Amino acid sequence: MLDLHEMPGHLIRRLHQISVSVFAGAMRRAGHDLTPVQFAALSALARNPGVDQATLAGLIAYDRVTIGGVVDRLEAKGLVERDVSARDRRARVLRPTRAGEALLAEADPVVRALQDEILSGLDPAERTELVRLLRKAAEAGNARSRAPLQDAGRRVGNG
Amino acid sequence: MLDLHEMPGHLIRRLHQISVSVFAGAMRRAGHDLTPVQFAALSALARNPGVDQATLAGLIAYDRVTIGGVVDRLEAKGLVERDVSARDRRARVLRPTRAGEALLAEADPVVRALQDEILSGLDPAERTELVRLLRKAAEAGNARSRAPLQDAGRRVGNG
DNA sequence: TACGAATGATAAGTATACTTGTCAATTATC
DNA sequence: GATAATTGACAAGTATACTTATCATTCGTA
Repeated sequence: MLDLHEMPGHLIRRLHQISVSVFAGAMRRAGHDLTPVQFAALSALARNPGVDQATLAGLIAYDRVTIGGVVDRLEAKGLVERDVSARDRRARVLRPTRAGEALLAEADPVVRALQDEILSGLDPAERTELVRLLRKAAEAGNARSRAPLQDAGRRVGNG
Repeated sequence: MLDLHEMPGHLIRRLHQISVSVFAGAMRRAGHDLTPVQFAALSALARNPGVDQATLAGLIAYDRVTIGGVVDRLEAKGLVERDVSARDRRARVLRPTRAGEALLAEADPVVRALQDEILSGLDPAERTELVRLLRKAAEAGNARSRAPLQDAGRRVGNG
């Protein structure tokens, strides 16, 4: 009989909660104010400046509506600029500000370092194996998510 | 250089999102209206009737305040009863109603079955290994979480 | 080029998941 | 037995993360 604490869904949720908590702690210690989603969005925008919100959502596998709120907060903090696209007046073109680039440069090494802390209970070989399995499972389950990862070129729509 | 899509934190979040989505889909197909948290709470209460909210939170590794809202909704749906404790008038004693027990009996096999769907991309050996690694990582990271799992007897406090 | 379909964004609503703060009740201590 | 510390619950606020619906704009097509 499978106990709740042996179910993949429950374990994934717990590890996610630990991950978010570790992220928040490391960021606070580093003196920055960025959530995991905000970091992911800023990081993706630095690599793909000028994309619109829907494309950004697809790049990091988030829901479009959620990204709207995330960008609101990044804009309020002066980390991201949002302009109406010249080509498509429905779209908001996004790019990091100077301050956004600067914060990202400082936060990036912190985020990389904290990844090991999330998996502090595993030895290096186990970490590698876990990441491999997570990638495989996430890739296979991508279509099952309400916010699938999307190739930069192709739009599939997730509403 | 570690890409965002290779970071454990990001992968865990994506798998969590897939997990929640699979859960919602399977529940909807089964004709039930239970979220993952609500199922976990109801399931824990069936095994531990009469506990208070803080103890319930510790049993399934959730934040106390979050559980308050979850129990609100379970109570509104008539699945859980909440009474003032005779021994400690600060505490609300929780137990599933008849309807709660009945719904749990129907939902339980659905939830067990959906666990494989979450990891549809992995073969059985990989699933076993992933669950082992998740358990190990979650156990080690428990103290790092804002809502640690707690033994039924001991209270450590998480505020 | 008119028109329906599709798309980008937002609005409103629900459900976690956390924060800090407050209050009441209980327990521990002197 | 008074007082301090703790505990259980709730309130208010923030941030995801989703739902459905609406609106404006654009695109595809006849």
